[in-house]
Amino acid sequence: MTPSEKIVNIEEKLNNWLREALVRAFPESTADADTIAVTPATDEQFGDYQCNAAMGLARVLKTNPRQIATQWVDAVEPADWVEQIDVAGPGFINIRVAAAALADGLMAMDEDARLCTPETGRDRTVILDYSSPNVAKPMHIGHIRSTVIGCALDRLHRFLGFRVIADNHLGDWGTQFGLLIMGYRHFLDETRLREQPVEELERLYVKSYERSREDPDWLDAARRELVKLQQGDADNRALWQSFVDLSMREFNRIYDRLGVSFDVVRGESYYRDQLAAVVQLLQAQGLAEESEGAQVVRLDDEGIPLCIVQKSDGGFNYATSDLATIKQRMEEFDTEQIIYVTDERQQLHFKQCFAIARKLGWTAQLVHVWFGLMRLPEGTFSTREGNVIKLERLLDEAEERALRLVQASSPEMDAADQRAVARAVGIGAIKYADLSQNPQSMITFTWDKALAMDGNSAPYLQYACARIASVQDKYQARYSGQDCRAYPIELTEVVERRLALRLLRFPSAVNRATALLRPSVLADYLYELAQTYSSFYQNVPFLKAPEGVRESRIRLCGLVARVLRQGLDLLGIETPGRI
RNA sequence: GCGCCCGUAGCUCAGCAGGAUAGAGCAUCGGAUUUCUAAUCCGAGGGUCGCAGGUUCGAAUCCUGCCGGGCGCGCCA
Repeated sequence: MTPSEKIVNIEEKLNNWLREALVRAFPESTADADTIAVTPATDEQFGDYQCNAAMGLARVLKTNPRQIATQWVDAVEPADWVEQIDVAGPGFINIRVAAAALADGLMAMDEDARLCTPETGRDRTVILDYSSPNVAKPMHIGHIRSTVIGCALDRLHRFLGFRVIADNHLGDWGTQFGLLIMGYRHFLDETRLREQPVEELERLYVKSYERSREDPDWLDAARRELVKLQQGDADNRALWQSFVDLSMREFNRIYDRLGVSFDVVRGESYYRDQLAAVVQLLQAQGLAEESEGAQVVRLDDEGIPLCIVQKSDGGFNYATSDLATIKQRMEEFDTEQIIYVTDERQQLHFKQCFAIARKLGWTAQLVHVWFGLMRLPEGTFSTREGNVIKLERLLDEAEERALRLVQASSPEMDAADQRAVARAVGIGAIKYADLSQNPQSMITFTWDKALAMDGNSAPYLQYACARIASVQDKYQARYSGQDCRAYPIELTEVVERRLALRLLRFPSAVNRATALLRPSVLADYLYELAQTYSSFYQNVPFLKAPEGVRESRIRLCGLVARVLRQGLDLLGIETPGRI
């Protein structure tokens, strides 16, 4: 057991305390303990925490909620760590915790490497399938959401102790390669290939595709090339491999800049020899049947359309590939959960896959985390209209904007440091813009929003950290040799109390973000913490405060910095030491 | 036609395992820097939470219908 698990946080302590009192006051109540829980007060004038369970109980016990709350409160064990408890309105129970108890909680956090966050995922395996770009297509701004959200979910799970296998399931196999090979053989511009390989591959594909629409012979030729590739023809395989290699080189350059890495990079091609077996399995189980020459699985009982698992020409498709992937992952990694992060257009596809997996008796919990499409103010972007914004250009622009800011505000910093800060700030801004938003809404891309560097943004959080680092330096310089941890944390100002309550909520923010698979929950939390801190910073003196108060406040600053850094790290955002 | 999602301040969005007077950012207006980094802080204005019903002591949140928008729906992935 790690130290962090011995610590019962204040909310838990309050929950247990209230549950005991409820049993005493209403032995006949059979309310399950989980429904009796405190939440942070909606308004600090009411207290620190509130419990709304009395109103719910009133329905069950058929009594006046206000009376239940009163009897309940009367039954609590007197506790020195609770400063005040009272009933308000229709039956809200408001609780104010003693400042000393909050301070104790903070000091426990301060001594714990994990900031009192329990490892709830220990001994559990989860596979995260995210990013998954298509070979021979440049990554554009639409690809950033899967990558950034997936990366944050990855980090959150790891922090909670899960064994995470991040798998980049590349789109590296499929009918498009026949056309691409034809395009490559007939239209290749070697100079372009050298300079912008993936862009050139995309151009070749588009050109070949256009040709195929007016020229049936071309289409036939492309099909033949595809069959040759699938049968292992040496030339075509070598060509295909070079497409994959060129694409990976470019993807990796972007992943490096984003600080994203994978445990496994297995494209669809990895499973190509397992597809026939999947169809055979489905047939053997009586799940697949012939329809119009294709093999299909009917899903009427699930209320969703049937799913084709083998085309009438004998080829396999996406669903079959994903089923093979699930099987392989369950067998190889003994995973209890697989999480897919893709855009909303794949909802039906995954519903079908998951339903078939269930019918096969596969036990892994399959979850699709989907997000809304990204679009431009003038509408959806498309290669045809040429309004696609390449991901690399977005990253460049972000770093340039951030560099201008850094140069303006820290002219004394040397150029290399300025660039390093600009990288962290620019990339952080882009990631945060995505992570702080409910994934399910459609995003309208605008440069100003994606690259916002003030207000609710990563740079705001990074800036708060940088100020704290500066305060800590000045403290060290003025009081060298003094350890502020020798002094207790004491909360006197209103804003300090507010700060304390926020800090103590870190573990639950992390847990909730992970359980709901929504990094935005953590982003919101961090922003609120930073706001409270900024207000504290602006309105309360630290270095000029008298001894004791000074140290307490420096400790608070240090704890805020640790929480912000840890939280941002879980979102995949760096925090430079200085800005 | 069927299915999934979205509709909250001028703009972009939080809030939606029901709770007290609906919150941020941007923009606008007004203040704060001899003092810990002004990428900041303090304050003001700004709302029929798409519309109409229903459930409930209580609905932005749950249910039904409608309107508007996005996406998907047998051989692409």
